Amino acid sequence: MDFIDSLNQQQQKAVTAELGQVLILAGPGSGKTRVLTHRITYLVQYLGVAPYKILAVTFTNKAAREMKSRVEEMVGANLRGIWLGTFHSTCAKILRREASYLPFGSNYIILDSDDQIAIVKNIIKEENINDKQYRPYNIHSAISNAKNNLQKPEDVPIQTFRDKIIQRVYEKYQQVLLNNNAVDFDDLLYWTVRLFEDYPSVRESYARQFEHILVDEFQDTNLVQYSLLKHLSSYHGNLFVVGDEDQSIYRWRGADYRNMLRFEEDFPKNTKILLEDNYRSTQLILDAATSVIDKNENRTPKDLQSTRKAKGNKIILHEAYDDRDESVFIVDTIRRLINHGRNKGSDFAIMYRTNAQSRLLEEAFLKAGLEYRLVGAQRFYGRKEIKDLIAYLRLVHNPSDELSLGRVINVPKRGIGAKTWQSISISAKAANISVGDMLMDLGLNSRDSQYWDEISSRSVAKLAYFGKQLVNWVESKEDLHLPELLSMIIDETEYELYLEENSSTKENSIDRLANVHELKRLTFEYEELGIETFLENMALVSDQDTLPEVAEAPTLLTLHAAKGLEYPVVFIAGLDQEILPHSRSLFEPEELAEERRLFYVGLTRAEDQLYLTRADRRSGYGSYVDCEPSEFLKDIPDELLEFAGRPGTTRHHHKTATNTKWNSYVGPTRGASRGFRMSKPKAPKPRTAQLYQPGMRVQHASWGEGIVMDSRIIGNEETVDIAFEDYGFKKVLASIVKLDILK
DNA sequence: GCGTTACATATTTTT
DNA sequence: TATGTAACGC
Repeated sequence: MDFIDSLNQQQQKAVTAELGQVLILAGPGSGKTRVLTHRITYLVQYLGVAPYKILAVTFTNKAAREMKSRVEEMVGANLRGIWLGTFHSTCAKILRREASYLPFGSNYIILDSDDQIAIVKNIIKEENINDKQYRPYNIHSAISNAKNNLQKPEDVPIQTFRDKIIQRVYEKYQQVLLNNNAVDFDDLLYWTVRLFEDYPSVRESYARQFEHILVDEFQDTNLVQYSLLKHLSSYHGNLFVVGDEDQSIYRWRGADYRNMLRFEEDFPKNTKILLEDNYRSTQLILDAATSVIDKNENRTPKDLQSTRKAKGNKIILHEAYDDRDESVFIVDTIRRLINHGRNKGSDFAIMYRTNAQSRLLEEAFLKAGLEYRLVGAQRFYGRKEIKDLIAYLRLVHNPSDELSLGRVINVPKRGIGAKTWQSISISAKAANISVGDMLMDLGLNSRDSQYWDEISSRSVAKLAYFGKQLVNWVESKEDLHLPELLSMIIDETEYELYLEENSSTKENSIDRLANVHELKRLTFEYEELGIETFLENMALVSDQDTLPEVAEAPTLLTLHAAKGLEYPVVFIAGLDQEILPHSRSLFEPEELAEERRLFYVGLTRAEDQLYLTRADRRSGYGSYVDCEPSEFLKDIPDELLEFAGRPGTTRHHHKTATNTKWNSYVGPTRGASRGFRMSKPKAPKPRTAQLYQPGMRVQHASWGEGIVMDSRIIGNEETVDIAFEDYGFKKVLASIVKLDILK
């Protein structure tokens, strides 16, 4: 078994552990992904297990893809048939197959969180519930909690009036979803468990199939996921889970790290293996991380040992006047290190608690003329234009999808307003058909339609026109590939024109057009897979999943998104009370503990160098708010820290009297003399003449017309990003590709 | 049905 | 700041 030679003893023990229940407690950087991939390889290659008998669950789709390709590399064969994905995608697959047992069809749609909240909001309105007192967001999360605890509406324990409201809304909410052949994220898991519990024979068939089940990030499973695993492993009982209670950061989503304890109780014969060797960070970083996490209770203390020889550089702490300065400091430092040739752009990551913090950082990067890549933030799939177009595709895929129809029936504006919508909804209900079907009947038969006169609205003709379009798309979908279908819809609705006319600024409109082009480009990847797979992936694939690994550029991301990643140099920004820990976590010890874990996750992402930054004041809603240092900073021993001061100023004295350690940083420090310059960011490098500007229309001999999305000089070459109308996105060098600029 | 306006309000993380 | 929404007038 030479493929495990490169592993340490504990890792080898994990990979070759006996069948049955195995729990791997894996500290950060201890190579748990390697253990998982090697374990699968071990199963396939040495135990001869057929791939389709293996189910491996990861936290993101990206992790699943990577794992698959790594194992395939090791095995030297294709792993056709292996079930490798997230809990959600695995369940989605099962539900599509077994839809005949369920109260929805196999072509169900998956709602995103905006849709979910919107539905709750509607119900609250319809039911005349006070939306100030019962905020849609909160009610929704209560419903989500209920589902994560496997409660039906009638199972919701009623203690307060609020519970009653929740129950009522939950019930209605579920009706709306089922009426629309829709499920939400929680439903994917919830219905799968229901399926297994209500139909033992179905459970049996899956349990028999999955001889081996492996789970990554086990500490972030919730109750539904846990019972899912129990059901799925109920026949063979081979359950191999990997996790670290200290890295559990999804409590708010129902995750419960105590599943790790539960696992040991439920499977007393389990094998437990601890991985403590850390291959990632310097010992100094690990010491700091340990002293932070040790403050949490109810955990197994761990002794993280670095395999690296050098103890490592101290953690550099910087306090800025305000959040703008903080960003400038970070970008300046990065630029300095790159200029020194010490690091390349992709060595850096900047992590923060909330997405909103990325804005000032982005500005600082732009000013400095440095590239960066941003994970998440304004989600691509959450953008209005993307959601509109996906709603069109959903509608064509299933004309009875009323939620999607409602979304697009008047986008772009076609004179069908709320009144008309109400009117056709009522008629459809009376006729016992879906609104989409009625619409199409109007489209097909015009005045001869039996429904024509029924609809008491002046806009029947408009409805009929749209119905006709819909009929046409539905008929065409058989003959067209997905990209063609999408283009057809965009053309016939004049969607791009609508975007141009309805965007606040020119830039904004270019941005949104670029999104549309990006969506078009994406559909090309689904020419073969088809519309169904496309729609499912649109709902379940996260932004991290699709983030191109391009560019030698620093990465900006939230601490949550950083889980599982590592970088040579890590900045954690916003180490202020009410930011990290977040203000909403301060009253609940469990939540505060989770904030601490979040910080711990961030700290342990760093390989060589850590920077922590904070600011005395931050811009809130329009005005500045004073900030105090994060309480977590106190827990890092002085000797591991070095203070990067503000040249030319006296340090601000914090009023936090209890924070004695903190005050010990006051005064001149070595950090300050190390040449940190707080200079104003220089203007972007003067550029050699740039031929192309964003927004220009260009023509290429074979690719046809396109619009310039971006253009920049790299080295001496002008690189141009162009979205071609029919060929999607292309990156070209201006000097090589011949382009004509159209007026 | 739609555009304009004033006014309130403030979601942390993401499958 | 920035975003949504209720109300109004055309």
